[in-house]
Amino acid sequence: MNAFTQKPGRRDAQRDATRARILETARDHFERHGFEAANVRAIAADAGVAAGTVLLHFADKRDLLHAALFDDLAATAAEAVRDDEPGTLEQRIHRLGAAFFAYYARRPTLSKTLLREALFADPPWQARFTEQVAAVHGRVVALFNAARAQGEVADDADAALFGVAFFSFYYFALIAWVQGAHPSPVALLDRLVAQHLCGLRPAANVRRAR
Amino acid sequence: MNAFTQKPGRRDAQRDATRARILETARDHFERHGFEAANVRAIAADAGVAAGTVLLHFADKRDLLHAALFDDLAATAAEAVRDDEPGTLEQRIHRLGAAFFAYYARRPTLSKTLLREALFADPPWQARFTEQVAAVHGRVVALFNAARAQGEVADDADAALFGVAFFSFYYFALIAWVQGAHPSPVALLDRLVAQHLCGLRPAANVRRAR
DNA sequence: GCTTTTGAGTGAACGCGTTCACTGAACGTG
DNA sequence: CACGTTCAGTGAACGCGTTCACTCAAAAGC
Repeated sequence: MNAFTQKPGRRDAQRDATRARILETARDHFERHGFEAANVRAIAADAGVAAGTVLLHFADKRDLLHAALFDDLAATAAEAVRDDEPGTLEQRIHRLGAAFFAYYARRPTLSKTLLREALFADPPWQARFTEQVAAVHGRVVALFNAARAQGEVADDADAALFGVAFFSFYYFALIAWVQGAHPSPVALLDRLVAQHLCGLRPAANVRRAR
Repeated sequence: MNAFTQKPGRRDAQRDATRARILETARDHFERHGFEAANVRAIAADAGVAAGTVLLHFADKRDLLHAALFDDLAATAAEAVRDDEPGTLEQRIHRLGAAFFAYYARRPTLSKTLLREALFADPPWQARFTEQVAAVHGRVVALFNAARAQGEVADDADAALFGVAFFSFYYFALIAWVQGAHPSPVALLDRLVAQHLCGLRPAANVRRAR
């Protein structure tokens, strides 16, 4: 072992390769069969390891799901937050929501499970989701403040609380969608945000949502 | 068998008694140990039947949970909707939310599971929850219209959409509470409703939430 | 009263997620 | 190079929810 580079070592390399193989196989199985129908033994067999090996690398089946899909969600979040196209607050909020809805729409078999796991995650995944929610919340607050600078919303409006309201609407729309109660989560989000913003406009510029 | 009364018959009576015994035992086990930790074999043993009998009366373990606790939720909902004490729209909405929060607070061990099952229920329970949500939604709309008659909210405000916003806030506050992110769901609900109502007031009577 | 049908109740067996005592190859040390 | 140590990987075993061929007493038909 030299002082410059921490040599990976055959053992570490093997372990990382095994872990990656399991993860890739798991992603495939989950997206094909859904969460409940996916079989840990089958994933292990396809990845060329014993059943026990899967649970050596991941705490349990749900942990495997999180590990397999969290990266994608993080990438979606990073991209959505990076969006800097101009527009009204409503338009920018719309695009933010639409990016996340697209993430779920891409995985129809898994979206119900994904949403459930996102909302009701246990540690350590709970902390990671909270962190990501905080990042998006921060973005919403930033968009709100930018709109305030443009005179789009009132000076005394509570930006942080608006961010919370946004998440309420976002999650409610998602739940309604996965439960089949509403065909278009984006449309529902737009309407709710529009009604909420009614009272947050400058006094001179009030427009009501019907 | 006479034409007037459908005689229960020993068999029917036995079956109903068995079902009731299982349900009572299940309720006890669920509230004591939580959903995952509760054991179907143990419930069966305590109810004095074989394991298979439990799943003869209920489709699966989750179905048993629903059957064991749905009545309580329905009673809570019925009582909350019946409340006719006077007050401002915000006060009445507050009481409505508080009644449901109290239902969950009464079952700290189960509340996370209960909420998850309420939001992501599968048929046939999904239909029953939808029905109950619709009833409460109707009540919110009625409260909103009553407030409108009092001149508390604008004539052209969308009452149905306000009802949807209420549920968004209600569920978000509940989720935040069971996940430990917010200590008081009622306070969060109040603040969100107050901000939402900003823009729905008559033009002459605008007050902003900070 | 005797026979047939019905359906509540049974429990061994199955598939699944998960555990853990064990194996052996890679690694550090003299 | 020989030795003990570490740790990725194993697979039989466990507990659980769930299934289903079976039992037998109650109801229905004769």
